[in-house]
Amino acid sequence: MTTAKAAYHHGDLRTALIEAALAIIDELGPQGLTIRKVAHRAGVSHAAPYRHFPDKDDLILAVVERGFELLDEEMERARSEAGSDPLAQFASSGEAYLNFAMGYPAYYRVMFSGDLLARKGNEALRHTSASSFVRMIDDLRIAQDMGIVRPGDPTLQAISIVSTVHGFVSLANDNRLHHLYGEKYTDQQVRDFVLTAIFEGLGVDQP
Amino acid sequence: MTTAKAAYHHGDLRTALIEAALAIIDELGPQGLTIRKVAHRAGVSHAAPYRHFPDKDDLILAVVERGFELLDEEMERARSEAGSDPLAQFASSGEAYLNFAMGYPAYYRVMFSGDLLARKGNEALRHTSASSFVRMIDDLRIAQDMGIVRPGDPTLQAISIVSTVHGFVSLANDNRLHHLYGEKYTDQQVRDFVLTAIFEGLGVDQP
DNA sequence: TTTCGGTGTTTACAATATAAACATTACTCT
DNA sequence: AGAGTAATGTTTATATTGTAAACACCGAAA
Repeated sequence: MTTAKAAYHHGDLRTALIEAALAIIDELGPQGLTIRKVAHRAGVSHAAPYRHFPDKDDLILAVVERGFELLDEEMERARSEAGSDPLAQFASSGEAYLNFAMGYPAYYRVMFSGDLLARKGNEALRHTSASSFVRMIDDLRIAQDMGIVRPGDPTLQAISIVSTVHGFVSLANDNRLHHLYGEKYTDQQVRDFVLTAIFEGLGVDQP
Repeated sequence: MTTAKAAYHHGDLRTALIEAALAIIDELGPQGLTIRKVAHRAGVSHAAPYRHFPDKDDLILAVVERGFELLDEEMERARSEAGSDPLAQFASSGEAYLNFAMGYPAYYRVMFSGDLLARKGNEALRHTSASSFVRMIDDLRIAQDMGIVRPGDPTLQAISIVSTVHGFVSLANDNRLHHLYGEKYTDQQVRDFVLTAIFEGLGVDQP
């Protein structure tokens, strides 16, 4: 699995490398990530990472994988703190998603780097975070049964929602929206509006 | 401006470089783009591009700029072929957007590369394609006045729509949606569903 | 204890971005 | 037309980087 090997020379270099890479991406962006910087940060020679990852892409892939784990954890936590209403759980985990995506823009970018995926299209990775999607579909189905969400295939509804959320955070993170609304609204107001629009699309008032 | 310089040694190297870069991105993806390949493809020495672009990022930036021009042209053309109904124009130019984005996935990715933008955040570039947004907002306002679109600030409506569309094409281009619906629907059906959802959000039946 | 596979290091190399010095050509001014 | 100059292209050189290869060390299994 992805789990760390026992402690040899370094202790747990694989994990240390992933964390170093993560920090560098956060500080310098994906472009600033070099194997040599990662190695140096982990305190090993520049070729050491090759004992744990076949190449640079695979190291990044591991970082991405870890990112999706973290994201899922955040969403689960939010969900578990949201009481028993499926719609509230849905809203709460969605907010966790936004907070993660907008709190670590560089990280989020790498996680959704289509370029990387096109090269090292790892099927497992594509499915990563599928658990969140499934969760969401369940929520929608339950809410439909309760009559508080518009009928229709919840899978399609979920796809539409995911598109909106992903598109919004991507554009917002790249600062591509601000000039459209200028001083008229705060960022938070726009964010809330988009969320409201999603709930309207489901035919419910925002919880 | 960005306009080509007159013909010197090469003829119009700047433009040739942009086109070569574009072709390479299309064939090999953004990662496969090297200054040297671009130069070779344009038939000049590997350092020649530096007479036209300060560095690699700026070459890519020029490619992106050109991409937004092309996209705007496509959208304008679609719009002009759509008759006089503002909603039909809106729908038609939106479809042109989808066709462009999904027809040249690598290109679209580069155009929206947040990584590049984070490094060379060119204000002009951020505003690029703003003309399309403005067009869209106008359409919405007119349609509102005609009573066929739900009231509300059309700027916010447009942001929500742009988010959905951008998110959808990004995810679809990276093949991150297919496994969610599997064989249940065709790609086209899903695409249509998302568009329908957008129109529903505006409170209109799809034209 | 010996041995061996896993882990880290050193050394080496090729590709690349980019700078610097040089060469050539086209346009301007007379 | 001819000289001068700036724009454009080439050659050469350098530092960074990804990655391979050969070597070294260490802990566990025998």
